[in-house]
Amino acid sequence: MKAATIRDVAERADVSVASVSRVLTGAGPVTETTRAKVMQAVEALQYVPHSGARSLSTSRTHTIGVILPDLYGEFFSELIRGMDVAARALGYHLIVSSSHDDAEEASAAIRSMRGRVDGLIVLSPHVDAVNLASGLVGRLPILVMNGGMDEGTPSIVVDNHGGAVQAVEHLIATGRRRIAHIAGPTGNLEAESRMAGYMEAMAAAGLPTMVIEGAFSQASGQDAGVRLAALPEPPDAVFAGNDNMAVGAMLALQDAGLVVPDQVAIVGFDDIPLAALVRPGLTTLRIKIAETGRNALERVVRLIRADGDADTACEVVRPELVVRPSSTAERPGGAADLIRTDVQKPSLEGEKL
Amino acid sequence: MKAATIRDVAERADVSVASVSRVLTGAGPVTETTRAKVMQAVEALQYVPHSGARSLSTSRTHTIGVILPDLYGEFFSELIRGMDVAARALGYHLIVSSSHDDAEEASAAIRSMRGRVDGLIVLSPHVDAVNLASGLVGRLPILVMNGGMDEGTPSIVVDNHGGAVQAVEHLIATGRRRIAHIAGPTGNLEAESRMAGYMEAMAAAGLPTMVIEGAFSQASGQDAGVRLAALPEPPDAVFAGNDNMAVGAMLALQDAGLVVPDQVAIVGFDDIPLAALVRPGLTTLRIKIAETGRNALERVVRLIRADGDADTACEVVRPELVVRPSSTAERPGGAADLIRTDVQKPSLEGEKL
DNA sequence: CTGTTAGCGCGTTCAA
DNA sequence: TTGAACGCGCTAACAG
Repeated sequence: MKAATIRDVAERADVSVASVSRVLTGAGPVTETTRAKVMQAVEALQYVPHSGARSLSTSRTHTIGVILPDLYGEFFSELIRGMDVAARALGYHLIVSSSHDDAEEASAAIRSMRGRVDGLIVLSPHVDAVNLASGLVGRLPILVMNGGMDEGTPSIVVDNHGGAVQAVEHLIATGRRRIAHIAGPTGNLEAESRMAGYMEAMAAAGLPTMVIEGAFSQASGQDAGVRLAALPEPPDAVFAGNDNMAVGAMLALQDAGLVVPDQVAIVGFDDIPLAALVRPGLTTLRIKIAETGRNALERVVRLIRADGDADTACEVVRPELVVRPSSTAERPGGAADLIRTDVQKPSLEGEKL
Repeated sequence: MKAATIRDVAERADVSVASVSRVLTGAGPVTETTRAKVMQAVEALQYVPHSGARSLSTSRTHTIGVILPDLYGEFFSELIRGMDVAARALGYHLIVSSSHDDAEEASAAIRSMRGRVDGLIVLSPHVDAVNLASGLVGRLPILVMNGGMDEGTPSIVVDNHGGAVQAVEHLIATGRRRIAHIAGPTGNLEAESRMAGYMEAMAAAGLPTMVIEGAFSQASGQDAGVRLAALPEPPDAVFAGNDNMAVGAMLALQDAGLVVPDQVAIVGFDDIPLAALVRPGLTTLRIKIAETGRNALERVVRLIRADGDADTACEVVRPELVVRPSSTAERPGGAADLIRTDVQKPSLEGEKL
């Protein structure tokens, strides 16, 4: 009981396969009589075109591949949601491939996409993978979103540096001085840009830096929070490299008895849905995640359709500071506290836990 | 600059396409000399097999399609994550298709999968879609997870009824009496089973029921919470049809000044990661979501490989009660309160807001 | 061990 | 307007 092919339909309708194809694709001239015969046969056989075969002959799969580093957390699921919505609207399918630990694995994943997709959206932070990809895959439209400014490659990047500066300046403006940073994993370009922004803003304000390395995960944020709370003199503010870690850190700090935001303010990055749900609500830098995903997908599709027109633009997404209760209370105590926080212990300079 | 084909490789290596194929697929006997020549040509041309063409010839795509109703919320993203992990391990790709509002759209999505996937996992709650699918798609292995007990169709269902009973019994055991239920959307089988479990458990305890219909979304939970808090005599416990709604309701109740769990206990369903992160932590019925996803994927793959062996089993996942602070505090006041709650106002019987 | 050939299922010329 | 034939890129029989 195999599925019917176009040939079966043609036989049953007593026409050629070409006519069947013409009817189904809508292209080419067809008599109303043949159309009717074909449609009837299609109904009777419950025929559905084999998209794989169709792809081979048209060399269009109507599928976009998405290469992700991971699937944990709301950031990526929101992003995929945005892409999925856009894909549906444009008649495209989405094939996701995630959890590529190293560059080699990622590039293998990219290679395995050949003949399966019309275009690629790459978020894998392994820059090498991208280079490999653009070389290995022959002329496959690629949109990069891994934070690296690949000149000449269509890409979307977040202004991580600028966002981080905004975060720190906001904290300083509300009276915080001992501002710690929970960084994303080393080697991750986004994480590094955010940390750089933090370092510069702190330096510009003449404040000492305090950095703990995390892994962009909630658990790592929690770990960092525990360690920060255990310090002889805990920070009065924490800027985390993303919302996931911010939430983890917030829980740890609260569990340690610190009151947020009175004793310690917290700022995250991304504005995942969860940020508005935790208590207190998390101040963060909003990236319209789903919208960015939608935009990315639409752009690859445009890339595919242009088929040559060089879109080598590097679109920049500027995060917007969203202030929520996790950072709103002014530093209590006023002068006294300011004095104390102004006494910068040199030992904290560039402290790396 | 088109991508190299197997023919290009064959020419350059001065062998036949068959030999190239043999080297690349690992099947068939090949001389070390030929292998070397082929590999060298492959390197030189940066050749990557066209998986679409390969699929057509082997009639295996190594891709599983996943039909979802939606992509919102952590439940589905966790599920997909579990599937993705399993897919990677088994050498499969995942193609997701979501947001199918009606049965027709869903079945269209299923049809569009023909020739694109080797098997399907269907979570669309539109039962019709499944029937259509099994009819329309010729012999495509399908695993159903939409809550309907399709006899003869391989499926995985959650014991929603039993879970709901557990939830209610837990609340009663900890002294709650005025237990409201925020139900999922009408027509959703899972939602209806959970509500039925609630109704029965309440009836068995001789308690009045109070049901508000939600939509499985956080926002709908929040709405429900607002309305419950506004009642002249708010419930002392809320059992929500899923964690999303539970979290929404909890926020609304808290914002209304009610203390959780002292004044009102809350229990959800699913145990999404967020459940452990809200404060107080949410008591819920744990479904190991990612693991279930992994299981589902492994089962479709087994279905594909068996290729005939009838696996028509209906696997049942039994949710496990996870007690967290949102329901732990015993009903305060003891006897006095019990008396008050025992005065069941008949007007509440089956109250539908 | 290797090369030739025939499909996989479909879209698409090119004659008729 | 229609149909026969070819090709998409690859694997799998079958000969050699």
